[in-house]
Amino acid sequence: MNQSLPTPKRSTSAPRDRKAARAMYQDLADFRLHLRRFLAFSENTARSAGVTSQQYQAMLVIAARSNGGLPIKELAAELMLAPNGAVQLVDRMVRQELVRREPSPTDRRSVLLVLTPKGARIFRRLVANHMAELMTHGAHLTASVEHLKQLQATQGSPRG
Amino acid sequence: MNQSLPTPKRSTSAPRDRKAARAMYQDLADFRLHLRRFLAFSENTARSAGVTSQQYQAMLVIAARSNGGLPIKELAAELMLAPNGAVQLVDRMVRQELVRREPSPTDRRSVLLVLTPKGARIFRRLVANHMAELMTHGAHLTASVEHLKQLQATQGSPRG
DNA sequence: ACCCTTTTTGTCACGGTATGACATATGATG
DNA sequence: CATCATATGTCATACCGTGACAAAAAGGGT
Repeated sequence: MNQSLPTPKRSTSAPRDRKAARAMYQDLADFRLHLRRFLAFSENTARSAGVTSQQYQAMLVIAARSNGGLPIKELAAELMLAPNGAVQLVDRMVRQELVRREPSPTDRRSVLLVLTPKGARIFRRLVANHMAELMTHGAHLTASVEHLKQLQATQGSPRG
Repeated sequence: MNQSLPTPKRSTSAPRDRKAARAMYQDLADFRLHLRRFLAFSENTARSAGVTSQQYQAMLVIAARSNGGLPIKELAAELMLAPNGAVQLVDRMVRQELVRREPSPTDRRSVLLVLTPKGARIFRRLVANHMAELMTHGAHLTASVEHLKQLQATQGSPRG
């Protein structure tokens, strides 16, 4: 017989029993599913505007964080890319006339990224699409995180 | 002079003015940043356990949705992959002894996926890690979505 | 039973994108 | 000015998913 005794040891955020474990897996899976759905929406919406999701995110960083031009270094940091990866991303965006490289007035090593009119136009459209999506489906994401928290709370303290 | 007149036309979820637009971009950028952080956490945690984030997610689907084995077709659907993509993902997981292919008792075309003991061990560890992360940083995600909702509400109706 | 279509899995070449190693130019510091 | 750090850029490589196609089995109509 392969051990039928319940294992008594419990560590942080380990499930109480098989049923609780299963519930946790399902909630985590739900969360990731909603995540993938949002990411797929973003990818599809961006592509239908002729760009990739990464390119949309790059434009978002430029629009949100720049004061008249964003250094590639900062773009790389926000997108969690190695600097040379960001360079190539920018290369592709420049080729598509989404952004422009400008020399930095304060540091001649650095280049500042600015949206082109074409880039800004596409960007605003994508922002509207993403806002609409988050307004209608964003609750799924937040709900699944909340659900997870409650589950953790109820099994963290055995009858709160 | 390049147009100094405010554009009067307003469409759904278009920002009221430049300041509101900027705030929206920043909130959207924040949301994506938290998303990338979580995704990077997942990727790093999974890799430190010798698997990829996709492989973790596949195990999550198998653990959460299967009743004694999950068809590749369903895995593909949940992960939003083409079926042949899922096949290759499973190939890699089988090679690493994370899952096992079992013939379906009801359909001889189909293959059922089951976690191996090694896969289950790694999976449980990753679940604990992800739960901990979501408990500590999940609020950032939900908060940024909420923030976006409020911003949309205040500018959707011009004074409460 | 037999065709024909659909479904499920599998194989293979290819493309896009990020990383690692390395190069170049500029800035900063002693 | 010598040296080191920093910002960008180049190139080869690897990973992973898609598209095109194949094979085996199921299902439906006659």
